[in-house]
Amino acid sequence: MRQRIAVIDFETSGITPGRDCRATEIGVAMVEDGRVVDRFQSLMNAGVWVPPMIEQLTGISNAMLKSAPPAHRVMRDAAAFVGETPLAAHNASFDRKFWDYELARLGLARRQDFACTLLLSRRLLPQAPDHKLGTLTRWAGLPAAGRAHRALADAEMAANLLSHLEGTLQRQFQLADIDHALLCKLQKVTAAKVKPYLRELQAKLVV
DNA sequence: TGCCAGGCCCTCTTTAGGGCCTT
Repeated sequence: MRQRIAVIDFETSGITPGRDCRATEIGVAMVEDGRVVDRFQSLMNAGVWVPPMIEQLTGISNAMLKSAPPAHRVMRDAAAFVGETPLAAHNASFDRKFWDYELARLGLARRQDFACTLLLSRRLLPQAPDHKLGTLTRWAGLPAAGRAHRALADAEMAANLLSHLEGTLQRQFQLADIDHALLCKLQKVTAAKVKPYLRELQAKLVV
């Protein structure tokens, strides 16, 4: 895919954004032509407490966040880095709500859609043992990008997965011009109907 | 008072329930 896509990943202090639950780290992997061509990463201090279970999961401690730059400054920089670039994430419904919440605190609003590598892999890689980002990375033989559950490493793994999914579409359905809009359309087609949909699309392009 | 996600997918479904996935 020649088009640039910004693949983002948040580490957070919990599941639902709000007063007590905020982003603690953001990673952005800018992918183009199947390669990561640019990166953004920063811890951010939003003044929230990270529970021990999440400290252990991510390796991001409360002590690390004390010296991190403030969340509003990091998010402003991240928003400038992404600009109008189309977005993607693994389980995008999760990252989208934190992206929207953190931007809203700055008086900013998202204008582009999110493609979701979880929804796409459920449709295009049904034979995978499960659809966790780490499992898919190992199963597809994609490069490990660093410590799992850190924002940039996970963003790069999701970027690699996105390129792998694109390759699957090209090989199995001879679709050459895959863009972000097609991915967003594809993830809305139900899993059961995605293959007939792609064959129909392929036939239209061949004729 | 106490508790607190939510969207997607599958099936022993659709007047529902449980598992997956993210931190």
